[in-house]
Amino acid sequence: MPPAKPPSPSRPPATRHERRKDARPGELLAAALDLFVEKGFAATRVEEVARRAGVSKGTLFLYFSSKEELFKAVVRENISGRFSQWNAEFNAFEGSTPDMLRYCMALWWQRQGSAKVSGITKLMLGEGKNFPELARFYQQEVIQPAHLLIGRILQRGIDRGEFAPLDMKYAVFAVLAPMIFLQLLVHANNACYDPAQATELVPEDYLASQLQIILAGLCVRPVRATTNKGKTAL
Amino acid sequence: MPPAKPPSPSRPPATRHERRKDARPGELLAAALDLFVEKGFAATRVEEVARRAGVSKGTLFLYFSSKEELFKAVVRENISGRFSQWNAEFNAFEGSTPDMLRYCMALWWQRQGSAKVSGITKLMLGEGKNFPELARFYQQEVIQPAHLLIGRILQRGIDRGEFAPLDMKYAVFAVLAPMIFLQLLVHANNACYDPAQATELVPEDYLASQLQIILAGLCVRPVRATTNKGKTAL
Amino acid sequence: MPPAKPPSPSRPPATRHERRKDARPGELLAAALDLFVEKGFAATRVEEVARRAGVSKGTLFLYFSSKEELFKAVVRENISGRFSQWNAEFNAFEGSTPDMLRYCMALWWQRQGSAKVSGITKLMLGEGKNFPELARFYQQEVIQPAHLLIGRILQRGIDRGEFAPLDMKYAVFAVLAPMIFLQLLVHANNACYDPAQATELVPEDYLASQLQIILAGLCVRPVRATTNKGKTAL
Amino acid sequence: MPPAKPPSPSRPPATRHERRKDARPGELLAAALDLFVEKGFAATRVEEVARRAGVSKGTLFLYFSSKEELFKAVVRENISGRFSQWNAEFNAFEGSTPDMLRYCMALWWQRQGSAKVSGITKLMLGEGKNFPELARFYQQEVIQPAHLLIGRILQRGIDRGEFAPLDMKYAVFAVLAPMIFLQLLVHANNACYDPAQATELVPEDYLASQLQIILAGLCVRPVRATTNKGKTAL
DNA sequence: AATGAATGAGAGTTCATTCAT
DNA sequence: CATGAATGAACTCTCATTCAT
Repeated sequence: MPPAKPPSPSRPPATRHERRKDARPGELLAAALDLFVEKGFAATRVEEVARRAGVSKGTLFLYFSSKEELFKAVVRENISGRFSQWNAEFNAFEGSTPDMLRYCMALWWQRQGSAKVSGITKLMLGEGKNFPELARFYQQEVIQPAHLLIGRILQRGIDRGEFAPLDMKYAVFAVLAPMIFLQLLVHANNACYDPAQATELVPEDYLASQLQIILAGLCVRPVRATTNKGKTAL
Repeated sequence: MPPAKPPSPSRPPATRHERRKDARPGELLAAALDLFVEKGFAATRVEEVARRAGVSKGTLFLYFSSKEELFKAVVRENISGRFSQWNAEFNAFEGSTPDMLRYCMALWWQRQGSAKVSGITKLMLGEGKNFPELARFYQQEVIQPAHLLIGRILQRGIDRGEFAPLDMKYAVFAVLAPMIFLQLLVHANNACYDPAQATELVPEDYLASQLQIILAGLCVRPVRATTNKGKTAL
Repeated sequence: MPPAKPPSPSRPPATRHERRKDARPGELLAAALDLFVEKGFAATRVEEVARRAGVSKGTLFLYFSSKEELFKAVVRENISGRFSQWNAEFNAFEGSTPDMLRYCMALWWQRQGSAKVSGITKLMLGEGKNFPELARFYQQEVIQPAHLLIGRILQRGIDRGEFAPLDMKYAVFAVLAPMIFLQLLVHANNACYDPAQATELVPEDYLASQLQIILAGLCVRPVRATTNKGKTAL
Repeated sequence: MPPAKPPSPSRPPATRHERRKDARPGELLAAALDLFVEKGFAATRVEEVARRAGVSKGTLFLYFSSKEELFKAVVRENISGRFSQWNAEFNAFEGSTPDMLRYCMALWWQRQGSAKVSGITKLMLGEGKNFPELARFYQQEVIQPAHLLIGRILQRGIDRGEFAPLDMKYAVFAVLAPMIFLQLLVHANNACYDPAQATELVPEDYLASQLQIILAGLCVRPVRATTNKGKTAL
C-alpha cells in the first residue's frame, strides 16, 4: 500500500464524500479483512464490505476488479507485503539462532498472530479448495515466503553450527505447526467450540513451550531451559 | 463402438425409476459426506449430492427435508449416533485409566480421525458462525457428548487414584485439542498447504507423543515412557 | 356415483387395503371436495387428497387422470350430475310458479347452498381465469344448466300468465344473484372477514326476503306478502 | 421492413441500465396490481410482474424484499394509504348523515369500486386462508379502518338524532355488504360467469337501491324516496 | 389394482458484477 | 471519480405426474 498522501489542498472541504479519496482503498481493505475473517470468503458480501467502508458497491469495483482481487489485496496488505521487511529485520539479527527463533515467534505473535489477520489462515484452510486461484495465490504469496523465511533461519543455525543438519522440509513445518494451531484456536471462538479454551490458553506460554520442544529437537546440544514463562516475551 | 457405459454390472438397466428406497438414504448420506467435507456446507450444492448418489434433485428432498437436515443426518449417521456404542465400550474397559485413554485415542483414530468424517470438524470450525442452527445442533449432538465421554474417563482416573484431582473443563480440552488439531492437519491437504505435511506426520506417533505429555500432566506419578513409537498402535 | 356394491364375499377380509375397492373413487371425491373448498384448486395438493382418502398418490391417478379431471369429477358428482334429477322434480311440480320458485330455492339451500359444495362457487370465481379448461367446463356443466333450469321456471310463469313477459337473460340473473352472494358470504369465514357476518345473517330469511323482492318484479300482480319469516321454509 | 418496435418515442434507446429509480416502484406496483387482480396472489409470478414493468426479476427485489411485501405495498398504495384522506374528507362533511352516506358510497365507487383495485377484495376472499400473514395485514390495514370509517358515519347519525340507536357491528356490515358484493360481481367477468351480467347491472343504480333499503332501516323516520335513479350520482 | 419412489420444470430469492449517469 | 440501479445466473425447494414393481 502506498503511504497515504495528504489531502489535495485545492479541493473544497469535502461536503459529500467526507473521507480523503486516497484513504478509500485502505478503508475497503480494513472492512474486507474484518468481514472475511468474521464470515469467510464466500459468505462475505461485497456490498457489506463497501457499506462498512462508507462507499458504494460500485466504488469497491473501481479499486478492486473482483471479490477475489479484493481478497488478494487484503492478503498482500496484511501478510505477503510484509515479508520483505521481515526478511530485512531477520537478516540484521545478530544473536544466536535459537534466540533468533524466539525473537521471530514473539514478533510474529505481536504483529500477526494476535491480530485479526490471523483469521485468514483459518479461512484458507476451510475455503481454499473452493477457490483454486486464491489457493494458488496464497500458496505462492504466503506459504512459500513463510517457508523460505523459516528455512533461512534454520539454515543459519546449521551454517553456524548451532543446529544439527536436518531435513529442512520437516523442520520448517515443526516451527510452523504450533503457529498455525494457535491461530486456529484463537479463531475458534464461534458457537461450536467452547470459548473457555481461549481464556485457558496463554498464547505466549504456549508458544514458549512449543519452541522449547522444537529447539530441543533442532539443536546440536540441549538448550538451557528458558526462564521467562510469563506473558511478556518468549 | 458405443460409448463406454458406467460399470454397473450388478444393476439392472434402470430406465428411470429404480425403486431402491432402502439403499437411497445411505447413498445420499455417503455422497453428502464426501461433498460437505470436500467443499464445505454452503458451497455444496444439493443437486450435486443427488447427482453423485445417482438420483435427481427432487429425490434428495424425498428423504431429507432440507439441506440442513441432510447435514444433520450426515452428522448423526457418522458421529453422534455412535456415542452410545462408544460409551458402552468404554464402560466395559477394565485396564488402567492411562491405558484406557490410549485405547480411546487409538480407537478414535481408526474409526473417526482417519476417516472422511473427520473433515466435519474443519467444516464446523469454518462455517459454524454462518449457520447458527447447525452450530447449535453440532454443539449439542457432538461437542457435548464428546466432552462427557472424555470427562467420564478422566473422572474414572481420579476416582481410582490414578489421576490427580483436576479442573475437568481444562483437562478435557487437553485431551481433545490434539485430536482436533490432527483432524485439521489431515484435512489441510488442499491446494494451500503442501500435502507433504501429511506424509511427514505419522498420526499414530503424533497422538502417542501428545498423549504422553498429557498423561505426564494428569497422573499422580509419572508414567513410564511408552515403547511403541511405530505406526501400529498407541 | 354408482351405489356402493357390497364387498365381494370371495375375498379374504382385506388385510392391507381395508376399504372396499369400489368405495375408493367416492372417498377420493369427498376428500377432494373438502380440500378444494378449503384451500382452492391450485393450493390443494393431490398428495393430501390421496392421504385424506387413505390411498396413495399413485392410486388417485389410477382413477383420475389429472388434477383437473379430479376437479371435474367433483363438480359432476356434486353439481352437474344432479341437474337431471332436479329438472325431473321441477317438471313434476304442479303448484303456482311463485310457489315453485320458493320451493326451488328452499330445496337448493337444503341440498347445495348449505353444503360444502357451495364453496366451489367461490373457487371458480377466484381461480377460473387461471384454469381456462376448468372455466369452460364449469360454464358448460353448471352455469348453463342452472340458467336453463331457472329459465324454464320463469318461462312456465310467463306461459301460465303468472309472470309478465320479461327479458329472460336478466331475469335469470335476478334469481341467481342472491344465491351466489349467499354462498360467498357463507364461505367468507376466513381470516380476513369477520365471522360475525355468518351468525348475523339467517340464510333462510335472506333468501325469503330476496325472493319476495324478485317476485314483486316478476309477477303480473303483486304477490301476497309471505308469512313465514322463520327459519323453517321459504 | 424491420419488425415494429414498441412505441416508446419519449424514451432514450435504453441499452441495459435505465436509471429511473423514482419511476420504478410505481411501475412495479401498477404491474403487480394488474397481475394480482387478474391471476390472484399465488398464481402471479414475480418474474412476470417484473417483465410487465419492463425490468428484470432481480430489480423487483431491489424495491420489494419479497412477493408478500410487494403485495402489501400494492395494498398500501391503493387502499390503506388513502384512509387518512378519506377520514379527513368525511370529517369535513356538513350535510345530513343520510346524504353523507350517499356521498360516501358515490365517492367510493368512483375511486375504488370501479377501479382495478377492487379486485383485491376477491383475491383476499379466495386466498386469505392460504397466506395468513397477508390476511392479518389486510384485516388490520383495510378491514378495520373501513369498519371504523363507516362506524364513525353511523355514529354521527345517531349523535345527531338522524339514526335510531343500533348495534354498530351489524349496521356497519349492512353498509359494507353491498359494496363487497358489487366488487365481486364486477370481477366475476371471467370465463366462468357470463360477462353480460356486468352490463346488466348499473352499479350506481344498484348502490342507490341498496342504500335506500339500508337507510329505511337506519333512520328514525322514513327517508324520502331518492329521485335520481340514473347513472349520474347516487 | 395399487403402490410410492422418482422425476424435472419452475418457483422465489440472492448477489457478484456492469455501466449510464 | 463515484454512484447505485440493473442484471441474470445460480441457488434451494415444490409438486403434478410417471411407471417399475
